[in-house]
Amino acid sequence: MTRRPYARLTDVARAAGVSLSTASRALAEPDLVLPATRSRIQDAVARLGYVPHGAARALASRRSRTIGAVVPTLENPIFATSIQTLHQRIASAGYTLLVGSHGYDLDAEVQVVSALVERGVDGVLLVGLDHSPELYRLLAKAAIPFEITWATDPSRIHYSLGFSNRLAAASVAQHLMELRHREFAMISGETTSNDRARERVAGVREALAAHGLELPAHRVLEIPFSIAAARAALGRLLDAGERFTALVCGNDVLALGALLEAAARGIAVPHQLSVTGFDDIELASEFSPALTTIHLPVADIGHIAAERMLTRIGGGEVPRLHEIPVHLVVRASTAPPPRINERVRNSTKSGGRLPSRAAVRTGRR
Amino acid sequence: MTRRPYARLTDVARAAGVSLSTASRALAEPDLVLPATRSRIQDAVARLGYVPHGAARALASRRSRTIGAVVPTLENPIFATSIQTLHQRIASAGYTLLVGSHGYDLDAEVQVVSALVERGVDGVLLVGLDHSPELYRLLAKAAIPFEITWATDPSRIHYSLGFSNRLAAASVAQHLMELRHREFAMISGETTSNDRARERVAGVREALAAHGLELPAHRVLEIPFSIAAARAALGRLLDAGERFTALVCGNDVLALGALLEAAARGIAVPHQLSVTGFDDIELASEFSPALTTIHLPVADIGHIAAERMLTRIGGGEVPRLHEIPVHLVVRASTAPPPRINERVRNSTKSGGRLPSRAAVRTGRR
DNA sequence: TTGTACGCGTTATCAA
DNA sequence: TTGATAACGCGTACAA
Repeated sequence: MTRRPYARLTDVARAAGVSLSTASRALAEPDLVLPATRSRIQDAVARLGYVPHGAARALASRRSRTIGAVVPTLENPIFATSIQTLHQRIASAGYTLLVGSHGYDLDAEVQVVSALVERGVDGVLLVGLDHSPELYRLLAKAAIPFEITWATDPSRIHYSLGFSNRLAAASVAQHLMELRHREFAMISGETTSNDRARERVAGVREALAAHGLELPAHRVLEIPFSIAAARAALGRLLDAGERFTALVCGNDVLALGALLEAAARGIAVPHQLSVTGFDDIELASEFSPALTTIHLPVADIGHIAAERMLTRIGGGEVPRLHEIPVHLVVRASTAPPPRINERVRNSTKSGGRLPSRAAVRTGRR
Repeated sequence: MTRRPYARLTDVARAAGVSLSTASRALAEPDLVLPATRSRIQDAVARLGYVPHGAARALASRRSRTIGAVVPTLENPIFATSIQTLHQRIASAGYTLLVGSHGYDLDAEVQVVSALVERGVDGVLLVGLDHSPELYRLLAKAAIPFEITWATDPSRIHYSLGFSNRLAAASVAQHLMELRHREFAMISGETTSNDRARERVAGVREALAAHGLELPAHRVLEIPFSIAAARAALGRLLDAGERFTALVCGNDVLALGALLEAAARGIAVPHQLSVTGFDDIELASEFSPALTTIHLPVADIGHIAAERMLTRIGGGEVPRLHEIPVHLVVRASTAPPPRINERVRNSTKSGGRLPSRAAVRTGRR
């Protein structure tokens, strides 16, 4: 007898004096085994410290009890949180989570998904609709159920769970217009290969257009999702002499950067400038001024995604499209625009000083 | 011939007119196969869209090319970021990342690790030294290499990669004492089953003690890692009439909460109160006032952890203990303490008002 | 350089 | 209710 470092099911069976199949059954379908035999087997399992061999199981059963989730980046707390709740839910169902991130690079994403497919994941969760055609082919060929999250696919070609980024963004613009803003600027994430960012910009544009307003291209800055980049972006807009009373940001991280830059330049939010975010991360409500933003039920998304995936893997049916309600949360960062002569037109070099409502310079061209 | 949805290596071999083993070899050790045969095989692979079957591979080779990482929570951006860099590094080496989180619950952690062991991960990354003995037993029995991160194990019983949380925290206290602070308070994460938090409190205590100062228990609040909890905690300290000029926070998230609460109460940081953090997340440097904190090379940690694990899996050797340099970053949230009559002693109910340096109330007992 | 044949640990089918 | 036995897809000594 070869000395093995671990016990396999055969060893358990022998120790319990039953056949391999009975041992297997006792673990998979305990009810089909007599209580007496079952407990002998369970004793043996405990005594030998038997741990099932996942690969062997996966090979024989053609199920890995593993789910893959691919996000653009974990640095956005919004993805990190949803991954977290996703993991909790599937773990309680005996599933394990394989994660990957691609940094908004669609080709990198194909590699990541390919690795997951190789591992035989039972399902894949993706973010958004923008993916390489190759990725879709890969998944289709492997016949692995997958789901789009953070966006909805109105065509219902794919299973999707999310909300309309366009409508949500439009409601932000709507809110600002109701406050009587007419001059807008926007700081967005890169829109190439990011349908969520693109839709948000489009949503704002559409809402404005419906009221005869426009959002010119030079007032929409596309930048990486970082506070530093957002600060710099607002700085560029101001330094360029752009005139706007409302700044719409693609997400809360960008909005936070804008708020910090505004504070550093002595621009009063919301009195001189209104700022909005998207996501409603924890800081949004705790920051001062508290951020007007779109609230997303992040934990719900992870949870529901898990639920849908588990039922599909189990052979159940779910509606192709699951729309999650999102809503605008009005807080302290938005207010009616200042009167003409109080507007922000260019940068104030005098960093820390708190400006009085009247102390605004004239813009250089 | 059964109609299969996918191609296996046998199919590739047949299509290329070679034996199964040759096909296998062509993929694993291309150099051992004649260029001509090799390319025939590669053609077949491409034509059939062959994707290796991970489970079968793992079963035969006894390696899953999968690494597990278990963190307390992904909500702390510091863990999310390191997981991200970890993933990048191991993915480029053909490995996949299995993640798990346990929410600071040691028993839950055992379950998570157990699931990873079942999946046959080739290595496991853990955070900190506090783990259930059962977890250590599990890993030892399965003979899976594992590594402690975010902390060092001076005893060198385990492989570890990190820094001394105690010394780092002590250096924060040292800095504050050099500024002539003598009255301290601390907001920490829960120290039960969290050695990092415990060590940080201990580090501050020791440093103070070395100068004859103390940090009484009632001035150390242990709370969940959230901004809201931190705000509430500072509120409680102030409302209780505690007198302190320096507030040491267990990490940056807590410190941010403290800064926000101080601002809301009209307490000037750093003039009336000095506040410090730990981690140096992006917001720490962008916030106003910028936060004095301990800088951790987060990306490096993920990267080095990956490197060490990969060499160990490959049979290589690495030093048991890898110490990462961390250092204090002094920013705008710390300054010498105010003169006696300017100290913060209790809460100011008049939220938004900015107090002049002299406008501080007398504490109620 | 290539091929044969067995083993990896489990599930699933079928018969007893 | 239990037990034989054939897959599952690939790696790898060993032989050719």
